[in-house]
Amino acid sequence: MDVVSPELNSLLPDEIMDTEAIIMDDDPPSESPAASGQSQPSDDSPVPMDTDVPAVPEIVSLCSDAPPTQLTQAGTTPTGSTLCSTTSATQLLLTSSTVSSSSLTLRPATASTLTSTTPKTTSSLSRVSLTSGGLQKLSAPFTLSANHQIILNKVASSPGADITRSQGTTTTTTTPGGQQFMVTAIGKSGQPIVLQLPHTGSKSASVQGLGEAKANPQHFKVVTVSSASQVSTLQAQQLKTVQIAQKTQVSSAGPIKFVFTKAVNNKGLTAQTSVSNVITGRVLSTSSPVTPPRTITLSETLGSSSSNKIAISPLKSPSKLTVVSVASQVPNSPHKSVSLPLNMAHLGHQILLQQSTSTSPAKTMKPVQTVTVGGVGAPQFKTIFPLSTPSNVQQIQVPGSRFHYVRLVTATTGSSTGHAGSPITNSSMTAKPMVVNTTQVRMSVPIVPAQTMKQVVPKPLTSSGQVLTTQTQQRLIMPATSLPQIQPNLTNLPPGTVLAPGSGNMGYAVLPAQYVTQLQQSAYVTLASSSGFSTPTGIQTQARLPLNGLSTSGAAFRPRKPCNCTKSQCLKLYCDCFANGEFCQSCNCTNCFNNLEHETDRAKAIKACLDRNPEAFKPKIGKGKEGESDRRHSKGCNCKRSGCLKNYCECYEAKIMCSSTCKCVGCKNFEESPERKTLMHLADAAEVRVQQQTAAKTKLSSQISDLLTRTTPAITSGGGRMPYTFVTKEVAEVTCECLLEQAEQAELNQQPQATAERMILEEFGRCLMRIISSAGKTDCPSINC
DNA sequence: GAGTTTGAAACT
DNA sequence: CAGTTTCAAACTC
Repeated sequence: MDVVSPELNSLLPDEIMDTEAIIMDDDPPSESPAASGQSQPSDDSPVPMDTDVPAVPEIVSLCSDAPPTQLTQAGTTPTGSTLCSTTSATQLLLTSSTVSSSSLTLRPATASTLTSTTPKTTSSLSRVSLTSGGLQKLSAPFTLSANHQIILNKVASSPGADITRSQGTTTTTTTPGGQQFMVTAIGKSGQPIVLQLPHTGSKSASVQGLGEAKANPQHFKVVTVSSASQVSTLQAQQLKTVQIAQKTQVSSAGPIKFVFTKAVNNKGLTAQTSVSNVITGRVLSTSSPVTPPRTITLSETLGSSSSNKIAISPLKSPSKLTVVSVASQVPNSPHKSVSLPLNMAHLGHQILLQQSTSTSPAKTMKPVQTVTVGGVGAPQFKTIFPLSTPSNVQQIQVPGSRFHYVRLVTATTGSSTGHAGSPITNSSMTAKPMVVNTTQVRMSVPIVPAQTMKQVVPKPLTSSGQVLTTQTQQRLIMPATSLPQIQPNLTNLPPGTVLAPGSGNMGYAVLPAQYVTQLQQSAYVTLASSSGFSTPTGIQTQARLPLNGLSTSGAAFRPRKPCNCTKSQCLKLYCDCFANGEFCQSCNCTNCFNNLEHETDRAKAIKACLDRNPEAFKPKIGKGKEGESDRRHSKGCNCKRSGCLKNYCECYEAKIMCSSTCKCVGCKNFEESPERKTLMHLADAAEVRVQQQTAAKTKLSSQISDLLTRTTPAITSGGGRMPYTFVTKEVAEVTCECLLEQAEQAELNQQPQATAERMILEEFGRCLMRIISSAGKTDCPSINC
């Protein structure tokens, strides 16, 4: 599988999210309701809403042809990848199940119920039939506007029961041409969604074309507006377009291009924003001004069942991104699509992607892939994991959080009760929202009902059912054990926490991003685990942690110091690895239990820590409202002897000032402290020196490398030889004879030693010059004294 | 590298 | 919640 290299990955612009997980739905329209029903969480499922999402006017559009004012890169991107882009506080869930008519499911993240409230600027020209089988009912059908838009105006809902009901709300719209739109609202409330149809003549014609143009690229445009009154405010310069060109392997379904046009939150953008082309998993960055509408284009070739590449770029924070391959799916997988919506708050973004192939007689859907993009604060490490895995993998990321509660893993094997497909009536399995609260990011993680979830059975990999290929040839399979005791503390989601407890076969292991990173660094990680924390004996874990120990790009992002724990078994917060939610790896610890081999003990330890302090795994250094300058220790330090000017002090170590929350004695870690300033100056000077040394080393290394590069072919080929290559043994001997001759001359003339040395050196210089001058000649140098 | 210091975490 | 102990990192020599 091709993956985006870390180098290219680093070039990913903020605004780009790319994934190939989007696959056109080729299911017949009649089957769509069923499919959407699968992805529809039950009414009992509380809505994982985080209402802190800022109400940023946003426009997301899928259109066939980018407006002239848009910087469209459609067509320039080869197939093989899909790119999505969202702006802050936008959560877009794309679900596409493959049908012959290439229907597309869009799930804008919103918590509100979709209604037919039409903005003033649009006029209802036609109604789109609504098929909501198995879905949350909509208050009204979509409205096709005059400008080829399907307006899905969502009603702002209270954070109460409405949100709960609206969670996962999915609307399926069938156009006259048989095209289906399935829109699920799982995100911000009060945000209408406009499905903008291509501007191809009459509206009906364009709608019809959507269903008919199977052999031609099809374009959809979906526009979401933050409020019902915002449609008229859509301005060209506010549009950000992401165009997704997609080809299906189904002959009847031609390439379909999606153009996501989205309003840009000017406040959250810098003067320059980046737009990337994703070319077969490779991302090339370009830049464009913010004010003009931005079009991000990517193409996806669904015909290839071997590799689906995902590239995602967050909108805002300079987040790092991991692009991993999506394992191909098995056509005959009997599982239907299920969406597992996740919500991100605070500028977080999320895209849930589902896909299936049309070749499967039954609806086959990849497990939900969740991509969370964005966030605030420090650079984030974004990870996208393959979906096709024997264990149902969910990924949750918390931008800005010390812990990236990354993965939900479902157990599909093991000795736990129940089997996939068997109904689960245990109420404990009912979907519940998990709100992750950190000082920087709040995240809601809804767990769809187990009955639904278990329909998302990962498809085996084409190559191996036990491994997943990730960015750097690591293979990862996540454990799926349950830990019921921890669920009450889901707001803290400790590393390794296992979600979705109960007797069901679906467990959700929440692991920190660091863990994922660690596993990514592993050359080979194979793990099979059964669910049931209560039955530890049932846990079958096989983990082969890194064989080579070599770090990858992930390690480069955040180097980790190995711990040296001896007595804590690395299962207490004394251990930095454990405290950071990491498994010990390449540490110097003894009797370490902070690994997969001791998953049970580790889970217990996590629970114990959370019992003592529910915020034990939260970042200690919170982010202030006005940026890093306001970072402060959540608890404050208690230093007594260090003056808070040594790394003993957690504040000083974090390079922040002590605050009123500190209980330190004799604190010198305040703004005006002369001692602190002195230390800072020294530290800065030391840092400068280090940087200079590093730069010098780098330069020297580069020069050496360059020299070798230039000289090696010369030596081997014989052409363009460097001067020193002429210093053969004979030349050296002749040179030495010349030097000796000078020495003898000086001795014969009874010259002083200094004069003799000078004569020798001068002769040596002449020899060198002759050697150098001879280098430019084809003949061998002739050195004569 | 060994020993000491330090303060957070854990414990009572 | 306060005092004590444990622990591992930071620091010193």
